[in-house]
Amino acid sequence: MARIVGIKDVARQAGVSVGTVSNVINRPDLVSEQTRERVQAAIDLLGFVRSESARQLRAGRSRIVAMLVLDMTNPFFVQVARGAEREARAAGLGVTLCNSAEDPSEEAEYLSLFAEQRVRGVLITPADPTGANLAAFRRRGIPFVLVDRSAPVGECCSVSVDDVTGGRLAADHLLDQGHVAITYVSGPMHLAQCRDRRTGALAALTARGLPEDALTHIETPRLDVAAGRDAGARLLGLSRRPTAVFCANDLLAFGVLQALHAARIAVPDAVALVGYDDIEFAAAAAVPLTSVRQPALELGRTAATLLLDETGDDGDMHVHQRVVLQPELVARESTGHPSRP
Amino acid sequence: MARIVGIKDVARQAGVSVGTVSNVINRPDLVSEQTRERVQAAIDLLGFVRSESARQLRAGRSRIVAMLVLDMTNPFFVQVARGAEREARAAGLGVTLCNSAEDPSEEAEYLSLFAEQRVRGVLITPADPTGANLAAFRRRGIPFVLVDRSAPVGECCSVSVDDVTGGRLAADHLLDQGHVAITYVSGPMHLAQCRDRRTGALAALTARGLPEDALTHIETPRLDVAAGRDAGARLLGLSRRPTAVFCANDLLAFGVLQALHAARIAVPDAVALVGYDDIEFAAAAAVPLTSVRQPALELGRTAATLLLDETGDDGDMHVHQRVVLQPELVARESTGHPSRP
DNA sequence: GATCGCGTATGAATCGTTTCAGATCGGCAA
DNA sequence: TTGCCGATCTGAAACGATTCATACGCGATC
Repeated sequence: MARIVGIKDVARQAGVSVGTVSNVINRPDLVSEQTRERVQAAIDLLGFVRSESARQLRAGRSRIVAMLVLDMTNPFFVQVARGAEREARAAGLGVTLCNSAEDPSEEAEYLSLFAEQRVRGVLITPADPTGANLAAFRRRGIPFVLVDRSAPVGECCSVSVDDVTGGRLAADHLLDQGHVAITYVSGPMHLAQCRDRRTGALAALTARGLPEDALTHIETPRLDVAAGRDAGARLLGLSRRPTAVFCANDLLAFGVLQALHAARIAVPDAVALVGYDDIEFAAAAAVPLTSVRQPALELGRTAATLLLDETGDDGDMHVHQRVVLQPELVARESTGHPSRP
Repeated sequence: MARIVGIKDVARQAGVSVGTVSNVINRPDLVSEQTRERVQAAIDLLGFVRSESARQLRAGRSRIVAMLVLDMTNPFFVQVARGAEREARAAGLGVTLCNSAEDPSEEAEYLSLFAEQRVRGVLITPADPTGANLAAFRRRGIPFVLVDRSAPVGECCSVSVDDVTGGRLAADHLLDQGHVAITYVSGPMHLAQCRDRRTGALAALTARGLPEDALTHIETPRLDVAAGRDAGARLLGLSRRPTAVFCANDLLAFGVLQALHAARIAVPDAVALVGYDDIEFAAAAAVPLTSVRQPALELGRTAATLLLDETGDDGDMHVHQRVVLQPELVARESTGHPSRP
C-alpha cells in the first residue's frame, strides 16, 4: 500500500483528474459544488496533506521569511521577532527565527541555508563587521531588510532605532542626577549599536562642557549577562570607581548589577545604572532598572512590512527605505527614581 | 537570460551531464578530480545554489525538525530550544522554533503546517488539553517527542522533569522556614505541569500533618508576567493574606513580586516567594528569586536525541522512551536566604 | 442547423533535483 | 583476440504539485 497519499490517489478515489483536485484546493470557485464535495470527501477519507516542497518547487520560491538575530536569548530580539511574525503571518507567510549568536561564520552558514531554501526574504541584524556576508548574499537576489541597523540609502531597506539619541538620553539622564563622569559598558565595538550609543553619550557630555575623558569605556566580547558580570568585576577593580554606569543593553546591566550586589555596593546610592532596550525583566530587576526603551514590536512589524512591500506582487515599484524610530528613556530606581513598573 | 541557475546550467557550462554535477555535489569521490574541478569552477562562476525544495521533493522528507513551545518569550523554553538545536544541528538537521502561545488552535495550525512541510519530526510541549491535536497529528505518521510532559508508555517518547518532586521541593522549603500555609499561583490547570506541581506541594503539606486547605490556590489564564501581576493583586485582596507563595513559573513570580512591591509589602519578610524554572533573570530579580531549577538545556538535548533515534536510519529499532529528569531547588533571598546568583 | 459562449473537467508539461541502469573506455587476464 | 572489470560518465525516470491549452456538454443566438 502507498505509504503517503498524493494528489493522484485523491483523484483516483474521487474519480476525477489531478487538475480538478488541485482546483478544489486552490481555486474552489472553478469547480462545481458536487465535484468539490466528492473531492473533499476523498481528501478527508485518505487523509491527504499536500506537499509543500512540491508546491515550492513549482512556484520557484517559498512562502517563508527568515529572521536572523544576534541573540535569541535576549528578550528584546524575541520581541522584535514577534512583531515581524505577526505582520508576516497576516500576509500568509511563515517566519523562521534563527540565531547567529553574534558569530559571523554562523551568520554565513544560515544565509546560505536561506538561499537554498529560496526564502521569500530575510530580516537580519548583521553580526559580520566586514559586511562580506551580506555582500555575498546580495548576489543571490533575495531581498533583505536590515533590522536595528541603518543602511546606506538605496542599497536595501532598514529599520533602526536612533541609537545616538538613545545614548544621549541615557547620558543626559545621568548628568541630570549630578554625575560628572560616566562609564560606558558596551559589547563589541564593531556593532554599530554599541558605537552609536557611545557617540550619543559623548555628545551629551561635551554639550555640557565636560571633557571627552569623562566617558570611560569598558568593552565586552558579548552582549549578555555573563559578560556584564565580568564587566562589573572590572569596574570594581578600577582605581577610581565610577558613580554612573551606562550599559549598551539590559543584559549587560543585569550582569553589572549582580557584580555590584555581590560586592555590596548600593545601587543607586553608590553607583547609578542605566540599561538599554527596556526588556520586560528590567522593571523586575534587583533594583528596577532605568533603561532606554526601544519600540521592539514596531521595529519587527515595520521591517516585515518593508520586506513584504519589496517581495509583494508590485515589488518592482519598491523603493528602498530607511526608517528610524525614536527611543525613550524610562527612569526607575537604579538611577534614584521612584519605581515605575 | 535565465534568472536562476539550475544544475542543468552548470552541466552545460562545465560540459558534463546533470548526473555528474549532482555527483560532484553529493558524492565527490565518484568523480575524477579533473571533472570535479571543472564542475566546481562552473558552480562558482554561475553562483549556483541547489534548490532545497527539489531535493526534498525527491527525498520525500525534509531535513528539519520543528519545535513547538508554549511561550517563546519565556526564557525557559528558549533554553530548551537551544539544547535541542545544538543536538539536531550536530546531526545535520535544522530546527524551526514555533510558538503556540498556549493556544490550541494555533497549535493545530502549526501542526498541519509541519505535516505539509514533511518535517522529519516534531518536539512539542502540548497546549491542547484534550489531546485531540496530537491524536490527529499522529495519523500523519510523523514522529514526535513530548517535551516537559510525560507520555503514557509506548505511545511516543517523552522527556519531562519530575514536576511532583519540584512542587514538593518548593513547598518543603517554605515549610522549613516555618510557614504553615501556602498559596499556589498556577497557570491554567489543564496544563499537566501546573497540576503536578500542585500535587507535589500538597503532598509536602499533608506529609507534615497539615490539612489540605492549608494550600490555597489562585489560577491564572496564562503563565506570564502580566498574569502574575493580576494574581498578585488578587493575593492582596484576600481576607487573610498568605505569608508564603509558590508560583508555577518564574514569570508569574515576577508579576507577583511587582504587585507586592507596588503595594509596599516586603519580600521575604511579609511574604516569602518561590518561583519555578530558575531562568537566568531569577537571580537578578527585585529580590533574588528562590526557584526550582529545571535542567532546560538537557531537556531539549535529550528530546532531540530521542527524536533522532526514532527518525534515524535504524529507526525501526526504536523503542519509545519516557525520560524523567530531576529538578533542584535554588534558595535565594525571596525566601530569606542569602543570595546565590 | 450551425455557431458561439460559458461553465467544467482533463491531462500533459513543468519545476530542479537525485538516482540508477546502462554506456564507454582503457587495461588486464585468459 | 576476446572477455571482463573497474572507473567514470550519461540520460532518462522519478518525486508531487500547479498550470494551461484543450475538450466537452449544453443552452442561447442567429
